Amino acid sequence: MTIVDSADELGRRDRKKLETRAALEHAALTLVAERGLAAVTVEDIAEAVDVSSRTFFNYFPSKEDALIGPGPASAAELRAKLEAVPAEVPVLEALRLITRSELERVQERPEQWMLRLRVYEQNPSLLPKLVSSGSEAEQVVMAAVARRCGVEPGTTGYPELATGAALVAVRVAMTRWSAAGGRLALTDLADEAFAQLAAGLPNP
Amino acid sequence: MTIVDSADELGRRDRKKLETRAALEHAALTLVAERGLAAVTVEDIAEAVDVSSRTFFNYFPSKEDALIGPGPASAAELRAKLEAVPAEVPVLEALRLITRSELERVQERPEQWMLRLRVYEQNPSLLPKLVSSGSEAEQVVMAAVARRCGVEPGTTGYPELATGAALVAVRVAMTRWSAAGGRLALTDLADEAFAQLAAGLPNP
DNA sequence: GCAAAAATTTCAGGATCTGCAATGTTTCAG
DNA sequence: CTGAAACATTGCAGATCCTGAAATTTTTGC
Repeated sequence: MTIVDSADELGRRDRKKLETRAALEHAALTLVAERGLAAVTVEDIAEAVDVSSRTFFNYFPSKEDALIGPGPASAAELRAKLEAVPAEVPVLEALRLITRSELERVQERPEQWMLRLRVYEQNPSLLPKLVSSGSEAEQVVMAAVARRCGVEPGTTGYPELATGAALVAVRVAMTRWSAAGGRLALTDLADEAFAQLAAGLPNP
Repeated sequence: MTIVDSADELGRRDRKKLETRAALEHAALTLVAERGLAAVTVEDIAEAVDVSSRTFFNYFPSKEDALIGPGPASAAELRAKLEAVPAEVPVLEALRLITRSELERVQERPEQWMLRLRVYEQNPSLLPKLVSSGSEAEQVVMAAVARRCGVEPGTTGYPELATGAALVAVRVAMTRWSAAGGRLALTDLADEAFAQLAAGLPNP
């Protein structure tokens, strides 16, 4: 019996919680992929997992949130990662580096994410949430970028612009990855997008 | 009696419709600015204008839509404008030009738009809709960019990236404009953002 | 005026989402 | 093993959102 338990050694309770959450996510994704967002009710999803619809709302604040998937690890983690990049590295390159690890996590679950991305394509009302602007994560990254540049946030617009552009690059990479059926490496696609940004988006 | 009526010569009916729509927009904006999005119901808005709540939904598909304001003129118009720009002009510059006229329209109604932008700041859940990705307008512009570059849409990601980056530039410009209380010209702020994009977002 | 067209209203109803209280489970200390 | 505390699930009531359809009122063109 080790003193420090491995991270995924959880009690029965938390294990069941994770199971239920995953089951709800999965049911939501497959049902919406089959029938479309509007034709799936929360009750349908809950029934597929055999829990009450009230329980669904204990896990997700809205139907859409069950489709969004895990966002970035945590705002604090993102911030730490960004601050770990040496100051000489240009901002855009730093942003590329910290998104890379997020995208690697996406790439590890191809089926799940391709399904998710297909759902997004077919239900464009979800698209704004794919990399949701205004999210806490974006705010934190933006603030860190501002600090890195020695700019007051909200004065030059540079941090907002760089962060926003990076999110667009991520979104484009994911969409292309989905369209290519996973035959291209997601990280390569992201690198390409970042390179185009760094080059000033010259005509191709 | 001229043969061609001026554009805003409308019958009483259409005039009233515009009035009602404007009144609903205004009521929605002021109420939400005062109390916050969650604390304002559709019934509140309808009551403030003295119409039934069902009528509200005849004008707007959702509560949020009453706050969003007039999007781009029309998708077809955007497309035409973009195609009117000579082919030698770089894509990003072309995008700057067509967004400029949209922003000029915003600048003409400063109070209304500053109010709107304040509401957006205070209710971040609306932010993704400020320049809504996935909207018809974005799709059309993206397709036009693809044509202009002679690229198949969805293969290189360039049109998506350029269009998305342009929208970020617009969003940043509007946010800064709002933060500056309108003391700076919105079009100048947008020009600045586009210049940073074209320069490849170098560290400031 | 009068009849057609259009806008508004009323009504019924499905769906989303939130508190709250009751009822099970899981955990942990003794 | 056992009881109590902690936590998860559930049912229920209710507010709000949004839609379709039919009834009613207003506007328009003649």
